[in-house]
Amino acid sequence: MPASSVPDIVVGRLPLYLRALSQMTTEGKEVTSSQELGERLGISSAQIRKDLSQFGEFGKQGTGYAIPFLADQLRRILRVKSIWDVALVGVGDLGRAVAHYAGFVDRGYRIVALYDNDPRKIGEQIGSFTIMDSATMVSNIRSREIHVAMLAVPASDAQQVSARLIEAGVRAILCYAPTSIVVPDTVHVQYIDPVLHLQRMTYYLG
Amino acid sequence: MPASSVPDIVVGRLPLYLRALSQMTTEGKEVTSSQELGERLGISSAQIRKDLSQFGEFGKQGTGYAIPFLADQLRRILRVKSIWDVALVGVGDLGRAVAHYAGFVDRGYRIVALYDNDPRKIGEQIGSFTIMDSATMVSNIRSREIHVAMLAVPASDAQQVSARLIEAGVRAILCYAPTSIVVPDTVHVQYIDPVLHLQRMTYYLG
DNA sequence: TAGATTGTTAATCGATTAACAATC
DNA sequence: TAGATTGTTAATCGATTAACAATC
Repeated sequence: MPASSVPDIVVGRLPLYLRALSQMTTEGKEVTSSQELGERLGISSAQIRKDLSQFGEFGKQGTGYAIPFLADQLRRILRVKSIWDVALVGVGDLGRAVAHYAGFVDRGYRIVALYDNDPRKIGEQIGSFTIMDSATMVSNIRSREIHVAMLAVPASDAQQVSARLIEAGVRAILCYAPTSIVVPDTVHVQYIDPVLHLQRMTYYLG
Repeated sequence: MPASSVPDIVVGRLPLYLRALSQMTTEGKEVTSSQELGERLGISSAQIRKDLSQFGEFGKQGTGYAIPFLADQLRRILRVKSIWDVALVGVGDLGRAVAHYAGFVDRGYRIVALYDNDPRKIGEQIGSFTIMDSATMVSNIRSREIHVAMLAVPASDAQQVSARLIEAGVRAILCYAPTSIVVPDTVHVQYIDPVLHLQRMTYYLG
């Protein structure tokens, strides 16, 4: 069932399916079809069926997919049935907003450590956590066995900080700094840079 | 030169190229090659050359690309030689952080209007702008001829608010709400949902 | 000139879609 | 049963890569 190698582009769509299914649940729906899901997401029904079939058979001919069951299977596949502890590095405006964001927990992630290198910020309380000195970051992350980190430092620091995160055992980095970082291929990186998205759209505006 | 129809996936890489070139400029570099650019970005040199060739001939055999020239061409292609006025709807924690973010202006975008529907927030000053009542949003955006918007409202409001933005003449929406919205195909939408990226990575973590 | 690197072509590779038998 | 929808196959479509002549 866990096909040896699923294309990453397929993996990238699973969270989208899960998000839509969660939304349907809050709407009180209990069953859906590949067609209905596809219309919501702007994806063809064939693609959704093909993607899901990489992992098993989750539907029933004639009726479609039971939403709670499929959502649960997707959580299992994406490994978010339990909650990942996440470290956040860089507590400027953006880092603060990320730290306050309430939408992580019910989707599998919980920020449990904040680091900054600004002496004026160290010791400050954000929610129920205290900003720690990033000098202690490597040993701290390692001893707590944190494997996921968010990077909200200036672009000029991103490469160096990511190297230290990796040294500490981090294997997945969500990078908010507007820069590309180079990591060993055992480590996963994803980027969030709003300007890239804006530029991609304004290309099309007369 | 402006090839009638360039694949969107190519358009999506241009901002990445521009970002890397800007970075090289701050490093004092003046010339680069498709190979060097590719190493920074984790993209093959052939792909970079192919992508650029969709828009013209910007390099010189034997020497590569003049960074200021290529960056300027990309800015022209992406339409960020002048600055786009942007409306921001929803001024919660996330919206505030977006409003404070200093990195938009030198990359082609400037937030010039903030809207919220919470009476306690309306009138509040954020930087040099005042939060306006979203009841006035449609006429306000239309009269100011704003064509780009960022959406930082709750997921449950995103569809309805985006409809009003479109009614006001907005043609590009950057959606921070964790939901998909349905828009006419004359309108462009891009999404930012950090959890999608995290889930895509934790799939691979044992 | 010799070395380097572009722009482009053709070949390869991979992803999406259409279609349908199976079956609920 | 009849209608609906899955899972899967084969066909199509599109994107990436390899290779190289052109040329700076």
